[in-house]
Amino acid sequence: MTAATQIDRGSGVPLYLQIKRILADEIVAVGADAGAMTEQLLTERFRVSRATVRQALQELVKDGLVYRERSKGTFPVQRMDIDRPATLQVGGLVGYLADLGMNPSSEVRDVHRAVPPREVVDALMLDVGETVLTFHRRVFANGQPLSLALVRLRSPEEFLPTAAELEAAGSAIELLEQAYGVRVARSEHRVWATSASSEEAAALALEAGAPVLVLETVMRTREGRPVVWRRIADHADIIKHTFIADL
Amino acid sequence: MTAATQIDRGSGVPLYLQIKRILADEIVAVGADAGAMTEQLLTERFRVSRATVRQALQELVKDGLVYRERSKGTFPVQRMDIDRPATLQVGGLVGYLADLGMNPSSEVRDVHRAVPPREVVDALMLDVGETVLTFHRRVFANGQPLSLALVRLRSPEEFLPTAAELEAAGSAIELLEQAYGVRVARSEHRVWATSASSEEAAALALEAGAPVLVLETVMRTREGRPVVWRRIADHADIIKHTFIADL
DNA sequence: CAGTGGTCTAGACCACGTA
DNA sequence: ACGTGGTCTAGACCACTGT
Repeated sequence: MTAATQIDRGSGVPLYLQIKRILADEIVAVGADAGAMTEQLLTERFRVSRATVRQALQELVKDGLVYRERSKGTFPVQRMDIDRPATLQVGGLVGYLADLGMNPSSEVRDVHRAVPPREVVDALMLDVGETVLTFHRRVFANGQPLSLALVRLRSPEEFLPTAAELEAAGSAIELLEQAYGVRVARSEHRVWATSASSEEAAALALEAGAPVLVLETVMRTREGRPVVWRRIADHADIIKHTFIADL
Repeated sequence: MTAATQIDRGSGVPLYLQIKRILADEIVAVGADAGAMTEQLLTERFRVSRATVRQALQELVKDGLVYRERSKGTFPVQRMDIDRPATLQVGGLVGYLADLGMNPSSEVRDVHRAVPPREVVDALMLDVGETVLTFHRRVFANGQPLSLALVRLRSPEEFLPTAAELEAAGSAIELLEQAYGVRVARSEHRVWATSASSEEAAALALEAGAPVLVLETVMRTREGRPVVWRRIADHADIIKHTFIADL
């Protein structure tokens, strides 16, 4: 299968997306065709208006594939990593470990609905007495426990999946999205190191006081409504989280 | 001083930025004026073309202040945190601690140029034998050491500031930007917990084996060229890093 | 049906960097 | 002087949502 090099005006796909796709393919395949990306050339090549070309280029800038310089031109970004690593995928740990051939498994426990502690009530802006879906999840690789998560999920009172359903879904957010159409658009993470509590130590097969990484996350819909509070304790040295920040 | 409510066509400031500013102020001040943000109304209010209004709204979406829904409208994002916290500012730790009244100070040592280890050579895509500016920085709050950073900065061979200059600048990247116009546009972070090495323990006044947070960062220009490799070891429990991810 | 945002066109003037 | 991207205008048609 070969990549398209022309746009199809009857396909229903927006022209700027087709152009973006074509240019993105050319950038990753051919590499730096510096100077071949001017708005002038692209309007002639694709026979579209300049605004459409600009919209396509703007998308490429947003995706970090090109940068633009006034009076100079549009140039591909030089990168060593062609396909980006695990950019903190939500609930993607199991799949990530599977890619590494580490034979991962997941264990969900203590699924119930409850009124959470004050800290979580504030973070999720819950009403008084409102319950959230609560459960623990442990992730194992090659039989060794790596990660212990405590999840608090704002959801309708009747939302109470079984542990088996949660394990199968790989991510409680996926279940919630399928059931109610709730989509996470933004997440805020706080991360620090600490000593394992006795509970965490037991769950991760560590000695009490051993180093663990704690990652506390609040996920929000695009409306800004917080829907998930999550606290993860990770085995030191083994689990590493990756973030990418555009400034 | 009151916020502007009209645009000034002679100010030289792009109209869409003026509109963005006005709308952003109104959103944070008044809050949810849902339904007052349609493109139709805004074109009439500011007497600009629809494309200009769209550009302003697009900026607000990018900044996470509003979201747009086809056939429905443009709505402000609900948020509890009006002004965002320290979103992992580069080198912003000292200023952040100062805001908290923690009497921070910074100590820079071992400033020299050297060929770094293989790992850093790869990350910064250095030429064979190319040297980088190398130094350690410790940050203290109320006299207590909180953070130990090892910085490797790709720079011209003649770039060799003094420790005093680096301390005054608060950030080596600022110095590099002032000297050579190099700007960081993107950074990749990997974070994990580990046990303090003897060197780290000594620098942070911890016992060997105590938990520390390690944050390894590569910063790049918008061209994609990596310019800084940095490894930070942070005192557990005290230092917390915040990341925000838009999906 | 009217109103919304999404897409697209064909122009225009400008500031800025390079030659 | 010329080409670049940045900004702006005044139209157009569309898909979709709600009434």
